[in-house]
Amino acid sequence: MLLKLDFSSDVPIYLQIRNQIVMGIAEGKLSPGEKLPTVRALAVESGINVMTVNKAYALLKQEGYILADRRSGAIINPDIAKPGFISDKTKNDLKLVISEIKLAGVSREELLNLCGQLYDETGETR
Amino acid sequence: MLLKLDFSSDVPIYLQIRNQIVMGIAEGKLSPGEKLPTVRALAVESGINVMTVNKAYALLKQEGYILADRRSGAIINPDIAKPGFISDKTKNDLKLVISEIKLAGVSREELLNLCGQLYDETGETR
DNA sequence: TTATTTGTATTATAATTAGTAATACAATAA
DNA sequence: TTATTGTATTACTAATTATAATACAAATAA
Repeated sequence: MLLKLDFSSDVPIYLQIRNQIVMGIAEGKLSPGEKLPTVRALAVESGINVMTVNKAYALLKQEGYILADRRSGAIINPDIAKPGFISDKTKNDLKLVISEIKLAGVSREELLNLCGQLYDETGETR
Repeated sequence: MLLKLDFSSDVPIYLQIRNQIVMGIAEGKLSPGEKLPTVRALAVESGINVMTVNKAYALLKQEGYILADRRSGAIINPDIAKPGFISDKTKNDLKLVISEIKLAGVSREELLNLCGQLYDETGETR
């Protein structure tokens, strides 16, 4: 697990860590169940603070990409085995928007139509 | 159009304005096409700065709830006539999440299933 | 037990962002 | 022209964010 951190970037360090781990999973460089380096190891190796690494891990944990506790350390969430996995955070974001739409008085069918349409016309992001 | 602003609230003033206008529309107190007070009128009446009102208007404009330009002043968007109206912002939020999900390798059917499920189990927000 | 290793809570600090405002401006209409 | 509209620029303060130093709690290994 080697990270390439750009300290002059305006993307915060903890986010760079988080992003590279997510991409590592997506590219298959990190496998579900695989052990991640300890927060301390990563911190020393990268010359940054433990809590900066922890912030990345906490975020990944909250998003459902990794599991982390005091005994076992951090591992890639085994449930991301197959493609089609939707993170907790993404699912939550979706739920929030759908709530708003429902409250706006949009019917179930209208919503599903819109979602399908957006799915079709959607390419890339970020 | 009378606004009730709470200056000791931790909801920023411009958001209070925005929210009360959105609710006003939802409750039928403000009709599509109806003229809104000028930024100056609202500012003086409420004892706040013009630009604070403008920030609310700019947000409402961006969200698609009102139309505003230099000639006509600001009016409620006539297209919000019927319930079921989805604001530009909401539509954009939805598009963003769906993009992420699509990129995660989720199929169209899976997405629609999830959306339907979330629609059903969703009650309130905020 | 004690020592060590894990993630995390607390606290601090510098930098950035957000909320509000004073003022000036551009476009339109009368 | 003059008055009215929304908006751009700028500034100032308060709140938030990113990072870090340090201490702690839970678990395991010795």
